[in-house]
Amino acid sequence: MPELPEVEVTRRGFADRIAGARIESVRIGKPLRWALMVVPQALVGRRVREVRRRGKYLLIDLDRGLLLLHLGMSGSLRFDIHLPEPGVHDHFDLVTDLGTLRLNDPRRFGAVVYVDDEEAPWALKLLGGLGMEPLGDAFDLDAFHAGLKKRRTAIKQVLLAGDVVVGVGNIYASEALFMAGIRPTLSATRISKPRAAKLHAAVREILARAVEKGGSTLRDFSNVDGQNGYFQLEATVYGRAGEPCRVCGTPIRQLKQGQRSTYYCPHCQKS
DNA sequence: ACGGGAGCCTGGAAGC
DNA sequence: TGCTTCCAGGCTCCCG
Repeated sequence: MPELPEVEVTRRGFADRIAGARIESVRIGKPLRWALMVVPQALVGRRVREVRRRGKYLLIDLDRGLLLLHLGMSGSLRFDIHLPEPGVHDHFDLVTDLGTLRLNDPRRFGAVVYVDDEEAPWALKLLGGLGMEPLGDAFDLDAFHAGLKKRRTAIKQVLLAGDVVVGVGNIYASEALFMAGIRPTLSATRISKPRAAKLHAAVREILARAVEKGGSTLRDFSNVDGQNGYFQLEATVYGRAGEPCRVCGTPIRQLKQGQRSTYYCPHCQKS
């Protein structure tokens, strides 16, 4: 489901529309990843200030406290004045005077957690270990290279881990490594400064482009208006095992790293 | 402290 | 057609 671009596109789709809204009721469906850390009734009457994003988390600031929202593997949000009756996979409705925010998540790897502030234990636990934001000025090349130097694991898994840089999911990790010409299995600590610079630029470019295009790389991603993503971005390597590399024609290879599929071109990507 | 693997859920596609 | 197996965009937790 969603990697950083999809989460950011989701955020942009309702942030301005929900700002200033008064919460009128909360409906809970099946349990998500963790219990909602608040009695739903306690949210009634509070107002939404703004919606921010940190990594793949959405932070809904209220006039008191905030909601941390994660879409997991299969989550999506909708926001509208009128929504149909909740279905079996609609597990959270935040009903406000400006519209209802609804989380649909078939696999229920997503989460909705309430905390008093960002220093609360749950906030620290969920957000505390996150790495640099890849979009914006805080994504510093020297810090990125230094972060990679400390890790002996394969670079693909370091990207996914999110403690050096956040937001790069399984699709964009393969794509960024292809763009940077780096073999996914290469130990992160062995990446030179020039190659780290290439990867740094690739991560930025891939994610920024995906945000611009509306996060439509994923086949079942739908935005907050319920519109389905149609492929505007074509994957260069992801999901293309056996097909010719778009640059050199060599068949794309697939392997497993930490139970996740990785795709790469054995000719274009060097160890 | 790090790295590897199991586990959390459900639905769709592929295989027999 | 029906059953079984595999696979999926994320992340935590437990173990060595």
